[in-house]
Amino acid sequence: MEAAARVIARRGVRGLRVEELAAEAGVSTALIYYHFKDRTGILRATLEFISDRAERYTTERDPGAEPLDPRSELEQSLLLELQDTPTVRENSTAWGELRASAVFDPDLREELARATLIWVQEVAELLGQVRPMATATALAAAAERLTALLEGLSVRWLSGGLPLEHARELMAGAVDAELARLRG
Amino acid sequence: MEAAARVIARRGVRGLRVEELAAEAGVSTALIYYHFKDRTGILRATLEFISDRAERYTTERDPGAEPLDPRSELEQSLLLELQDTPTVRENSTAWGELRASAVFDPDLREELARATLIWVQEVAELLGQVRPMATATALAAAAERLTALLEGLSVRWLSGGLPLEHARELMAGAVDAELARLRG
DNA sequence: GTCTATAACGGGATAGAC
DNA sequence: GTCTATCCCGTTATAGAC
Repeated sequence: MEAAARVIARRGVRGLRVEELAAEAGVSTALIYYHFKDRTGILRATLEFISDRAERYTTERDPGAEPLDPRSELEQSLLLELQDTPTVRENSTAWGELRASAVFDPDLREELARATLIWVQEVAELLGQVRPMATATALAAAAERLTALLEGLSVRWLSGGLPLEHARELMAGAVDAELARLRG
Repeated sequence: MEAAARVIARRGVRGLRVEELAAEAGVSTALIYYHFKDRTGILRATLEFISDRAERYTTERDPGAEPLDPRSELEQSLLLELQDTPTVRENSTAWGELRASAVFDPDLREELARATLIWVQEVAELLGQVRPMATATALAAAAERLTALLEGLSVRWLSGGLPLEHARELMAGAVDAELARLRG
């Protein structure tokens, strides 16, 4: 699965060659088919893998650090996805690709919806800790907007049209705007 | 170009078969290559085409209607892209595909950046008509967020994870939030 | 479970006539 | 400018041995 994430991040879902994946993983193509049945099977499994991995690195705080206030934790959690480190870039690229592929491949939609829901709920949860008085509906809407915006900014960054630092500023600004809106 | 937009919207950039495009346009594959050189040439031209077409349908108001106030015009212009009509769906799908492809195909980036800039400036302009006192920087940032959010919502809609009506509500809510923020 | 080898096919691109 | 015909390569997927 790590090899799959790497190859998709490097070539895209469109450019994924089972042979290249096999080489990256150090096995034969036949073995890939043995385990995943077909190309779509690979994609589905990869989607699950990166979704789990993203959840881990946005949730886990390293044990030495002092705990953050809710507001910073929210901002951190979103800005973590806009970083130029191998893992994050890999995850963002692959996520964007799988999202885009789902437009034409219904087989990916269920898994994608599941992963998206988890993410939105996690963000709504964090928003609720900053604005305890807000209604669940308002929190959910804000979370949907923030995560959708993050996806939008992410593709722009990865497609070379938006410098990372600027993307981060825009994201932080949106958090401001949404929190102000939730204050009433 | 109309045929290209249709085929990309139906199959995606990855699913675009030159033969299918030729059939859709009612010509031979050789003729496509004669005019566009290669596959990438087709994509570049299509990107320009849908960007022009989108600009037309978001800008032109039909002559019979009375003029809208700035606020409604802004909202309209953004919500026009979240509609389930053949042309809009075609444009949104193709736009998303080309954006996603640009992550791995540098040949598309220049054209994409150009088209994005025009769009962002148009939205910033509309925002400026609602909030004449806002700085150019603040208007630009809000426009970038709103357009990036629209792209994000659009893919979620097209990939089946977000009902159109809900996407429209979220978009309208973001316009609210940004305008409130620009008020100070 | 894992490999080598290969079948089978799709589709990008071009030659050359008109 | 436009066509028909075709080359040829890359890719998915499987057969069958170990």
